[in-house]
Amino acid sequence: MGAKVAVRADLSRDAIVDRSLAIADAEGIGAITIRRVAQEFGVTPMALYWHVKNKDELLDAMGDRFFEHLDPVPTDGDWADQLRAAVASLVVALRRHPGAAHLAAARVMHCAAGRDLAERTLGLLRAEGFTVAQAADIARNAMQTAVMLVTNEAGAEPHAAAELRQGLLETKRNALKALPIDRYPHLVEAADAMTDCEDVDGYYEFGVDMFVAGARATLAAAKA
Amino acid sequence: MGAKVAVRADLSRDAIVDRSLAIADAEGIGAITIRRVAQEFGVTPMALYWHVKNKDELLDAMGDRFFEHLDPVPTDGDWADQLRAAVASLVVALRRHPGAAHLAAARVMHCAAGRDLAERTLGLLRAEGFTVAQAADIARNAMQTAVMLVTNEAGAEPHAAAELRQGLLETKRNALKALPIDRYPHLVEAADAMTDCEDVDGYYEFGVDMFVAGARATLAAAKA
DNA sequence: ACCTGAACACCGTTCAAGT
DNA sequence: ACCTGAACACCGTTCAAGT
Repeated sequence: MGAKVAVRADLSRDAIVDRSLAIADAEGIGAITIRRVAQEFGVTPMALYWHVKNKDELLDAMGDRFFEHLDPVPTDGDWADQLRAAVASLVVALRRHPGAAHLAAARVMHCAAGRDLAERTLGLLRAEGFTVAQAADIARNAMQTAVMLVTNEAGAEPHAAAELRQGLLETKRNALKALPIDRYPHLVEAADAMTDCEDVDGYYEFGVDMFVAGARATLAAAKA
Repeated sequence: MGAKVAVRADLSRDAIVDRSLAIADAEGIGAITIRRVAQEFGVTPMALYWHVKNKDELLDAMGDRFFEHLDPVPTDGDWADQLRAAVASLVVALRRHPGAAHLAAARVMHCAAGRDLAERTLGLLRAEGFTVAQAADIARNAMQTAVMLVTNEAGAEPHAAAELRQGLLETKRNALKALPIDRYPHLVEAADAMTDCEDVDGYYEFGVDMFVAGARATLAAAKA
């Protein structure tokens, strides 16, 4: 049914990036291939080279997309609230394309929205008394933590196709459950929780909160 | 000089994995190729298939290596100290092969040392009152945080060759320094800190401490 | 038991050529 | 301006064959 060789849609840089993001979400980043993307447009592989310089540039462009739809981060609340809001907005953006989320980290500083967010976050932290090195570490870790939370949402292999992921997780869960319970009581107990989070929003809230709590506690310790 | 086609060393599974780890560290994981590794042994690509099932299995075997040299984690101190020790020992192990560190995450549960560490960590957290879901989240994040700290040590592109990395970082730093200072004062200020941490041990200590502080503060908040 | 030769179906990319 | 055909140097992998 669904035409494998798609109806020849209009080819453009944006369309190519969109399609690539969709492929990455459905089948993992490993499925992104110049030839494969071209095929989806019913076009010859070399046609893509008119719109993107090469595959690396395509991957970069995919990473850039996340920062074009970055929600404005509210500026109210104390510094910790704002740090939380910053990470949370990154998480929201990255969750749009979990299969390509890791591409974002390399592109933050190349995107105006990314730079603005980084600048504000650094300002927040510096004003609170963190050293330059600490502020830089926290800002970079904030980005990486957001990526990590999204790509790792259910312990799924991030490069696998969406259809296979369910099966892989089940295998993983069963392996944990089959562990000798006298030696691994807690792993057996946590088998479900490690391979499937039934409260997705809670998972993200917990992850973001823990990151912010870490920053806050670190600051408090430094001041003491 | 240094023979590109190496003196034909004894081919074995262990030797193949060792070589591959060395290549990954020097040139990034992208340089790992069945044909390339074979070439280093002065052997035909198909020779490798006698020792490893395929490339995926080779990558898995590389990930397994980290858990074969995992320092025993001390059991003294309170739960937070032990959590810190667990993450720190992961960091030490991963730093041995930064170019392949990200392969470890998928292999924890397949290695006895990894399972033991996870089991103990879960036990630690459960005894303290964390829910199963929270303990599972923290344990998984602990692993991912260790990987993140190592692969992200200096903001370097993790897939680039070691020789190019220096240059890439300099380019990045210069780009930050060249930013309009009225709009991005903190990014300009932090340009050096974002692209080069001169105190490496401090970087890791800070990262691990912040993670543990986050867990501790989260627990305190839950109990309040 | 361990390795090779030849072959296959894939990649990314270039370049001249078409419209 | 935008796309194609043909070609090149790479991949991973299989399989029959060698020693």
